[in-house]
Amino acid sequence: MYFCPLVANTDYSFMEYAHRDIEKKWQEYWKDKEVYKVGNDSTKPKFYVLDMFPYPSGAGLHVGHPLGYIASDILARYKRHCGYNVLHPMGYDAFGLPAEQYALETGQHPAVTTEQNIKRYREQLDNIGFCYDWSREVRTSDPKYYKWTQWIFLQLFHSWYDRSRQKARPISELVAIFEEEGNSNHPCPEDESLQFDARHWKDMKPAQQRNMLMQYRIAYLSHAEVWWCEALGTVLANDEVVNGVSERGGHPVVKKRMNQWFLRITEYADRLLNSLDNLDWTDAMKEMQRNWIGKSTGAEVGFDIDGYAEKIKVFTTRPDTIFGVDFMVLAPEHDLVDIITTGEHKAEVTKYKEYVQSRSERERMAEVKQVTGAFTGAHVIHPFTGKKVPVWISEYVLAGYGTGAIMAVPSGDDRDHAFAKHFNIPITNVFGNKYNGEEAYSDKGGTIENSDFLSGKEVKEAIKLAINSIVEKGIGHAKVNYKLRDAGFSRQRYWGEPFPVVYREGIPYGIDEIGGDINQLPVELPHVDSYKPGPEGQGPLANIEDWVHTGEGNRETNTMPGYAGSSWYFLRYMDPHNDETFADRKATDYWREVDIYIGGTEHAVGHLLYSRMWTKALHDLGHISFDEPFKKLINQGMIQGSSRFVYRINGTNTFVSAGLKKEHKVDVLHVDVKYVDGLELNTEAFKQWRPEYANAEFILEDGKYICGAEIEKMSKSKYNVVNPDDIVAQYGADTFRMYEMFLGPIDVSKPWDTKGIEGVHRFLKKMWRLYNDEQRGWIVTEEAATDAELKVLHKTIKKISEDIEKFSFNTSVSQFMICVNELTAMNCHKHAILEPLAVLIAPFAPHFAEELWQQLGHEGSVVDAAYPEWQEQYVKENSKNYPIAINGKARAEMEFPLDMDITDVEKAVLSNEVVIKWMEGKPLKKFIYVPGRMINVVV
RNA sequence: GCCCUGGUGGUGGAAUUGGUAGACACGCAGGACUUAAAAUCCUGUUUGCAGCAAUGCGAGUGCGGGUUCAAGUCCCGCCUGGGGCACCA
Repeated sequence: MYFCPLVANTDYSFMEYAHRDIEKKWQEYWKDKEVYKVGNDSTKPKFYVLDMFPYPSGAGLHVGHPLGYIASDILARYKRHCGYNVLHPMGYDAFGLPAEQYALETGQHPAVTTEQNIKRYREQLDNIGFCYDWSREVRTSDPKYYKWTQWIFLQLFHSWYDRSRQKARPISELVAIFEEEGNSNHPCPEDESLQFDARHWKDMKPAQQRNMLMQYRIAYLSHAEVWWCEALGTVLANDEVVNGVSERGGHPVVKKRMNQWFLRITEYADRLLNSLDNLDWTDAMKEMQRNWIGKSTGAEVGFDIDGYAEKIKVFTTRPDTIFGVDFMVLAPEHDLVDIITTGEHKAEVTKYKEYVQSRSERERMAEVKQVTGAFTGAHVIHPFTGKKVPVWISEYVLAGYGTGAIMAVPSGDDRDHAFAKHFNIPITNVFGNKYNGEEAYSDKGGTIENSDFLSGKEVKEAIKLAINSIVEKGIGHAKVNYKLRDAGFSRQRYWGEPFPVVYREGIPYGIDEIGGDINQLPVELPHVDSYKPGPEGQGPLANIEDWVHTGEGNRETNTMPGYAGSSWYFLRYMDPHNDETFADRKATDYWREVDIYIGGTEHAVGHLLYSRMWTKALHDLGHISFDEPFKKLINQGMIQGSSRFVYRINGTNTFVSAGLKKEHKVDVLHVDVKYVDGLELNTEAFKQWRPEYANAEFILEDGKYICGAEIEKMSKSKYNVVNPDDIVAQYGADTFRMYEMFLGPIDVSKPWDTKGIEGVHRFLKKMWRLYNDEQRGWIVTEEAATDAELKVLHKTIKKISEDIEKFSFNTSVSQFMICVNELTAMNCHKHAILEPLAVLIAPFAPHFAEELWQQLGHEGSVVDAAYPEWQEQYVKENSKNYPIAINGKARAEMEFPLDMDITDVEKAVLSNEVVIKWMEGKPLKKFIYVPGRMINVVV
């Protein structure tokens, strides 16, 4: 008789799958032996697998975070088995607003809370058994790291973009050009009409020269309007302002013009656009970047204002419709508005401008059907017809795009049409009968009508003719326009990288220009006692008098934005401890760009675009040898939470089960999912959750309290957060890893449901039992494998390898299950089959595989075991059980050798009695035979 | 309003990319083992009709059309969930 052993003897773990012991053992082993340490000197080919590093928030990791990390970990391990030297690092995007807000509330230094959060993150990550080389960890808030963020900023500050060569060059070379020939070959990006020759340049005062250079620098100082919220003490983003108040707290906000640093990313627009073609990213992702860059070709045309010397410049993609211009629209913020508005319209225009001031761009966008505007009283002269065209202002024209003014063609543009109808402006039809008077004709097809020399011409041809004519008249030129705007690079905050910049008499200098030494970097973030903003909307650093005032000038008190550190972190991992340079050239030449980058789509246009630009700039300036950061990009979907609700009867402490809630007036309350099993509430645990529930009473149905359920975003406030630690503690890291992969395709969003995890856990136990018997212990034999067993193995190797390459991890897990089910059915415990299988599963369940690998008699870790290769001879099928369809409907099955001749197949099929029955004596029309697939008989 | 995505059993999903729809799991139901439980194993599980049953016939991948010998997959038009947006002229 078998008795359950009372003590776990040393052999215990060899009998039963003891995930806790196994995982602890191997995590310690990996750490002690530095199994995941990666060198930069290797004769192996390199492979760089990168996760988007996390912002260490106070909430810790939830089960959604590791989804991408597990996928990349599988890939990294797989590539290592395949003989690559794999770089797979992790770090923290540690500067950011939440830490600062927390500091404002609690007075705790962001460095302290960030450190705590990182510690927590690290514990959680370690739990899951990732193969990160932690010796390469980076933190963007570490002075040793941001020293180089500041250094790169200085490189951008000390360079300009040469449009003729399409690359960044040192500003000193621009100075040499100016001294030689002025700027005739290098128009000023800020103002293309600005011209000077060499003598003019030499005549300028040093301050004037520096001002001029500022208009060329890639990192430059300019002005911008920002939403300033006094109460929150920060500048707010557009979408943080709703109805003219701050979204958080509802405090008043004002627009404030401030000195801001910018990155001249617009100069890179074309290159950022064109090199997308060579990237292995999803089409959706590329499309998002294309739309963001928003290249459009057309013309810039100046319209003379009746009675003024100024012109209204517009950009249009449809210069061919110029005869259909019925009015002009300026953005309400346009500089000319105040100049040209006539006396009688002043009041209305001012009132309208005030209305627009209070509206965020979000609102201006969301309410499309609402047409608003005001007439300025001014007119422009149509350059071809000489007619007077009224000038309006409206919020649907944005100051930031194009010239901030449009020529409105109501017969050809929906919004112009709505505007004309609303304000009763007569509409000129330039599309003949294609325009029906009710809806604008905005297609780019057909001919232009009623348009003098353009009448009867196709759109394409008409555009060309129109531009020619516009150029001839000297009123404009062909122009390429981009939606992309230069990137604001200043934040009025504390918890970010200080700028390595000091001002002398209002002129900014890189600190390397005045001290002359790069060793002055980093400019360290000083400790502050208060996180309150400085005077006049400046950042908190402005409050530290003795930090701001140096012997060499006054420091810049803004800090850099969140994306500064993340724009280049992938380079630092290559050589993270270098104090001489951001990364040794030998290291960057070896590792080059990231081979696989995994992360969410939320960074589609921010981080990913800035990284691309920084990489291109560093490449232009000769610091690295490649100009794209991320060769292949995989987007992981969001894991949503499944919230649970309880129903409290109004004014009582009695909770009614979901099925009975209609009989009462109830409050719907989120309940923490950890007190709910499926839909059934653990009422005792619930009572202990919070003091106010201690005396809760319940109205049950069938003896149970049933909760309501809903799928929502996983968040602390919804009590639907599932902590990976809990899952790992119960089922083990290997089960957790495989279950996350089994949930579905990596790129699809899906709700978390812990229920299904049992299946994966059972699978691992079942696989374990191929090697170990509960009572007999190790049961692997040295018997030779049969063909059937080899077929199962090689089929699995083939499927898993292919699936990993295409990131189809959910089907990989399925295949493992199929394989183990089949081997179990065959009662196969053979070394020849089970050893390769252990290697195969190592990327997915690394602790599990290590233990098996050791049991199989190997010294050391499984991570460097060669990945098994599948062989055609074992996988090959030589016959196929064909479905036979009659008129496309499957009616019978017949088995044929794969190489059977079609005429023989046809003969055999047509003599099958089921086939004969279904042909109902009708003549054969067509016989379709797809070898290896199916057969269709058409009658 | 525009852009991008998705819609397959009770649930998560699979489908060799145009070739037997529902793999693999979860859940559920029934059974075996056990004094009992846990663990494990076996059977069934899209749906309607017929049958004790093996099975047979019909329907079926959001809805309506179309292309094709053949459609979850391609085309057209709708409905709908999710995500994004800077009214981009």
